Amino acid sequence: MEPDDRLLRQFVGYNMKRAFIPVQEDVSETLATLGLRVGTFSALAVIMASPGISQTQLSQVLNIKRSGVVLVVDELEGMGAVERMPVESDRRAYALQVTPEGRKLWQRAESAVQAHEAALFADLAPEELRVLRGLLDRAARSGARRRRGEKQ
Amino acid sequence: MEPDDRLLRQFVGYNMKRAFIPVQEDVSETLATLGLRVGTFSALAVIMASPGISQTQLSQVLNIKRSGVVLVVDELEGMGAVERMPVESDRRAYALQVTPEGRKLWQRAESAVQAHEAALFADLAPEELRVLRGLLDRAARSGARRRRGEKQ
DNA sequence: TATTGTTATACTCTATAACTATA
DNA sequence: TATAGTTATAGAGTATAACAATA
Repeated sequence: MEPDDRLLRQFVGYNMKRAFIPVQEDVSETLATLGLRVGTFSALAVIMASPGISQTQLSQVLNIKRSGVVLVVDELEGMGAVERMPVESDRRAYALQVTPEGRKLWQRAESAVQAHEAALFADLAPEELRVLRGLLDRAARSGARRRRGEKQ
Repeated sequence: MEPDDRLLRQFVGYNMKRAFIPVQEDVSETLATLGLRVGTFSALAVIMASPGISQTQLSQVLNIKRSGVVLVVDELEGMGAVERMPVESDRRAYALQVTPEGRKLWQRAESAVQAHEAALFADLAPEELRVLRGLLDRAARSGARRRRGEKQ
């Protein structure tokens, strides 16, 4: 009887984690060559897609705490990729914006991660990857709804 | 323009992480009621399926370091769920075994996690969940092979 | 009173490296 | 010399809680 994880394979969550491990390792290494981490890469993507977003909004989209956003934005700002702009109507808040340098950085990072995902998932057909993304999206929505419902 | 993560949704890895977050939260809470963590639950499952497994083998199956296995086995042993048995042929090693109490604990934990996954993924048909598990398995193998290949 | 951003702190998980006892 | 298990320590990522400025 050779050791294995057969009792764990029945769980969808275990398979998610197992599939995610090599992706996370590979993406982390890829982003590191550009001076990014997964957290700063994700934040940059959201600010790209939502110029003027506040840190609190960013924390909600990324599903992390506001205190964590501070560190991520500090890092992006330190790299010259993002700026904290004042908000006229609310002097407590910042409107986050991607600088021209940040745009270039995003494009390089996006291409690099696309290439690395293509290599990582080379055994799956494009059609299968679409199905996988779709099912993961449905699973994420289902799980999030269930979790929200429980708390109420 | 309301803030969103649309630039991240293109990546399979991001969707994996997003789907995994509610699962991990829910499973952690579920297991906590039984005195287990995800790490001890996973180890218990592997030792259940592979009686006599060594700590080094367990570290390989769970994809963690031997130093981490020590803490997990300490915890399971402290709960009376697992025993470190001497190995006749090698006095450095232990043969890990699940106790009768550990078996009962596993069965309760397995049922609890099955029930919580069913609730979490209620929006997906059983057929879809099978497809999802299958695609995640293929993605995990593809990613792991690619990562191994790179290192050589 | 509530909210935005901030800071300091703590916790969890895991990795690294040095050690021991055996092989 | 190499390996199994152990220990101590450190790092990454994130959470909590208290705070100042502003609403």
